[in-house]
Amino acid sequence: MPPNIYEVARKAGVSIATVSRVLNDTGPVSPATRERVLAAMQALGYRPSALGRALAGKRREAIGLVFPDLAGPYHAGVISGIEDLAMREHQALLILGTHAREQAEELVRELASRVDGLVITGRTLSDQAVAELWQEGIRIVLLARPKIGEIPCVQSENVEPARRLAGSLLDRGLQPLFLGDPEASPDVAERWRGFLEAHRERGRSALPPIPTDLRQEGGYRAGLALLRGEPRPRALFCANDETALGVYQAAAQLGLRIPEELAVSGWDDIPQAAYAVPPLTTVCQPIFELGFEAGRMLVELIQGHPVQDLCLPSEVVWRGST
Amino acid sequence: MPPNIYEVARKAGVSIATVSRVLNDTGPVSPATRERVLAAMQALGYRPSALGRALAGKRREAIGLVFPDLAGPYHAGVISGIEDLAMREHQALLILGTHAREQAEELVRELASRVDGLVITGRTLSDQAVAELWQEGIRIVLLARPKIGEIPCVQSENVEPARRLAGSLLDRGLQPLFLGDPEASPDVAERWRGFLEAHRERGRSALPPIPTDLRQEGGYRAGLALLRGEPRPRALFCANDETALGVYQAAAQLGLRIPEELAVSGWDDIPQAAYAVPPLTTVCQPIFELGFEAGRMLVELIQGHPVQDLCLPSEVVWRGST
DNA sequence: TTGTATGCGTTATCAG
DNA sequence: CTGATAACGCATACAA
Repeated sequence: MPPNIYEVARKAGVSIATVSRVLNDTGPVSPATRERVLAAMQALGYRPSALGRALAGKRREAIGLVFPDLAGPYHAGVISGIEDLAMREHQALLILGTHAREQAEELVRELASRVDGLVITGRTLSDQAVAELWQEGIRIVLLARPKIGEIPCVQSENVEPARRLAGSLLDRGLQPLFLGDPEASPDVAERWRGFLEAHRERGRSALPPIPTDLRQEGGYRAGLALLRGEPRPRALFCANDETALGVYQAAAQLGLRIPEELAVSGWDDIPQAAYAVPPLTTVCQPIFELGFEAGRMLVELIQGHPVQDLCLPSEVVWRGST
Repeated sequence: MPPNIYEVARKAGVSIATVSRVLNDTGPVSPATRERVLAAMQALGYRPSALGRALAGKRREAIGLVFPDLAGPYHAGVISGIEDLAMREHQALLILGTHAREQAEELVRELASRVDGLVITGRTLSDQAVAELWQEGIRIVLLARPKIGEIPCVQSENVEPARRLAGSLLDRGLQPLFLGDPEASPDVAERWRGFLEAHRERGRSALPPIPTDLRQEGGYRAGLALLRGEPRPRALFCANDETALGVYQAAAQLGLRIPEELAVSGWDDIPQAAYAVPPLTTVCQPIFELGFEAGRMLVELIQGHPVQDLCLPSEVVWRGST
């Protein structure tokens, strides 16, 4: 139904080659014919087919984003960032949640066939599977996961801020408990590492981590159990803000005051963090930029430019909860 | 680089037509040759190209989602829902944020050329632009926006729950103030309508709405201004939960107790709502299902099946904030 | 039951 | 400067 390149060519009295030339500004075209072609395109409301173009050239003009799942403010922020970049670069954005499915690799391959490159995040595919895709020539940028071979990656600081935050709590005479599962994501694993380092530097030993999922309910449940136990912890170092806000709820239910009776810290600095009562001490991570930069790096890669790994700065934001 | 249908055909000693037949299960193939073709595909790791397939047939096997912007838990939830359905139906999912850009219509057309159909939400394109796309044969499902011509739509209840919620506040002797901009989205407009109806039914007049954006900061700012003024409102009916949580923050800062000195209600029932202190009275809207059902309806439409408009139930969830 | 040939909408490589 | 024409990877009438 929509007009194709032949109709434009016919209307302008030229060949499709010429139309293609003015369209992509490739090769010489006399001003006069260029004008006629442009007019014909305008008149017909011609829009080149992304499919035909992709099939002929090798550019799909689309990028893919692979997530473990799409819930929560963190993912939403990253999607926002990469979507922004995609629009600026005139790339379509395809997204896929693997949801710990068995077919994950199959789905990612399917996605890969539709795009010029992939941004792959945290716990989605195994390192081996990712390396395999890369070997096959699929352009990939890793987001918030450790380097695999030569594959470029972008992440934000985890170890150092965690070390500082935990260290600061220790120096105040508190014995923080780590709420989060280092196995859950590479990010959490690094935060746990920084947490450990802070202890080691001070010749102290850390308590084992309390595995929770990264949602508010996980923090709530774990918080309730811990705060009811003996000895009652005086400080909780949560793997992300949602967990910390769950702890807030548990503390409120038990009548414990923050920060007087319980210090709490989170991670991410989601919008809620600043508005919580009391405002949550957390680590501000540039979530939007993470997505944006991963996208930018991927586009560079696709264009054949050299790219460098990127580690965006995160910083501790001290607020009323500690 | 990846093997194509010709290589499979050659390896199996058949024609591409036969390969295509076993691939799509169209037309008769002898068990023996089918077996050989399958083996060849297996051996080569053949994956049909989505592009070639789309260009030849008319199916893109992809659907598009058009949002005003992608921030916040509401959008994230809807995306989750439609992503889930897309995976089940083996459809790729493309997403686009219009961000009130001028080029919006252009971008949507571009997106449309890559997919079999579009889910278009709230304030993205003008009704006229949407109607135009529909006329051109593009399959569309409207999400959270009023009906346009014959275009199928899915939304959740707004007027009735708003009427009940506001009515209940009125019956307790409170004079609620509406926090939100009816112009901001069709949903908010309907909530405002229900709010008005509750007043009319009781022969009372409503105070004019206080326009705020739908983020927490908007609620915080507006809340601060209102709660400092005279006479100080005793009840705030917020257009969504984020706004309400912003009000929480303003109230905390001013030392006002909820619900004793200020009743607050939200909308959406985002995860935070139940865990806020005190738990937020709100209207539970099936956000995930909204996305899921819109996707399902779109797939039905694409397959040529008849579809019916859908209005999902929302219900008031009374909690501690009122 | 299987193969041939054509079309889908572009880009790109040649000749003119 | 311009025009044929061959890919690109697949589906599908039409023949055999």
